[in-house]
Amino acid sequence: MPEGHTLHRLAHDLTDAFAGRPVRVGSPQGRFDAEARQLDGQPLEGAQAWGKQLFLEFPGERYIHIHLGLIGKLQLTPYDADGHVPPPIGQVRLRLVGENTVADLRGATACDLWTREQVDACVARLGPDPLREDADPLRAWTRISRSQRSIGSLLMDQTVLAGVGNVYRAELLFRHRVDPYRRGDALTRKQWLAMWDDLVALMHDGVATNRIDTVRDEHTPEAMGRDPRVDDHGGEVYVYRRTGQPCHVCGATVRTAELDGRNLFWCPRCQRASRSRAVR
DNA sequence: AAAAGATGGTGAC
DNA sequence: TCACCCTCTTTTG
Repeated sequence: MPEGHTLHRLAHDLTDAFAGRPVRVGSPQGRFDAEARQLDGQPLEGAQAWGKQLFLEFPGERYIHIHLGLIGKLQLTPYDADGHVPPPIGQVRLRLVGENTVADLRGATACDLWTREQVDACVARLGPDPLREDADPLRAWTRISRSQRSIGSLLMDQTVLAGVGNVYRAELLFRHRVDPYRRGDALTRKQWLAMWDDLVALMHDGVATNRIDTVRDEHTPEAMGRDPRVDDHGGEVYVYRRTGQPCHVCGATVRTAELDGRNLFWCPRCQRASRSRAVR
C-alpha cells in the first residue's frame, strides 16, 4: 500500500481518531517499548505526512517517525466504546489506543522517537511532495532538467520528488506517453509541469479513495467491456504489473524490466523512445 | 507446505 | 550491487 497517498491518508485518519485527547502508547512486540513509555497517556497533537514519511506529534516537540517501507502497515481498527480493546495479533511494534480506535503498526522499516530537529533535517532532504499545498514543482524540475539519469529513475528518487512509488511512476509515465528511459534533461519544462499537475490530481484521488486508480473514463472496465482488475491492489491501472498483457490503449504487449532494483512497467508503443534521447 | 515476491529504503562492500 | 528489514499474499511444488 505505501506510496505517498497512503501516508497522507493515515495522517488524516490518525488525527481524526486520536488528536487532542490522551492516547495509550505501547509496543506489544517490545522493540519500541522504552520510547512508548515516555509518550504513554499524553495527547496526540496531530499527524503529518511528508512524502512517505509519517510524523505523530506529541507534547514537548517529540515526534514518532514512521516509515512503512515496502511491507509495513499501520492498521486502524474501531472498537465499541463499552467493548474491550482487541488484543494485538502478530508483531505489533507500536500500538495506539484511543477512545474508540486502535492503531497497530507492523513490519515498518522505521519507528523512532525524534526531536523537532531530526524531523526538520529529514524533511529538508525530501523533494517537493505533490500532496502538500506549498510544494514547488520547479524545485523538482531543477533536478530533473539537469540530470542525465532516466526520468523513470528520477521519479522514484525521494530527494527529487517525495511520495511517488512504483505504481504512480509507471502510471504517470504512461499517461504522458513518456519513455521511462528518457533522460531527465531531454524532458521539456512544459511536459514536466503537465506531469506534476496530473500527479497532484491522481494522488489526491488516491488519498480520497485509499487506492491507486489511473485509467481515464474511456479506459475503465465498464467503458471497455473488460474484466476489472482482480488482485490485492484493486486499482485500475494501465501498465503496473500488467507484463505480457495487451495495452488498454494500443494493444501492444506491456513490458517490464528492472531499474534500480525495482520493476519498471511500460507500453513500448505508447511510450516509444524518442530516438537518441534515452539512456538504457 | 514452502517459496517467492511486493506500492521502500538503508547501509555495507 | 546486494543483503537486510519484516509482513502478508500469491505462486509453485
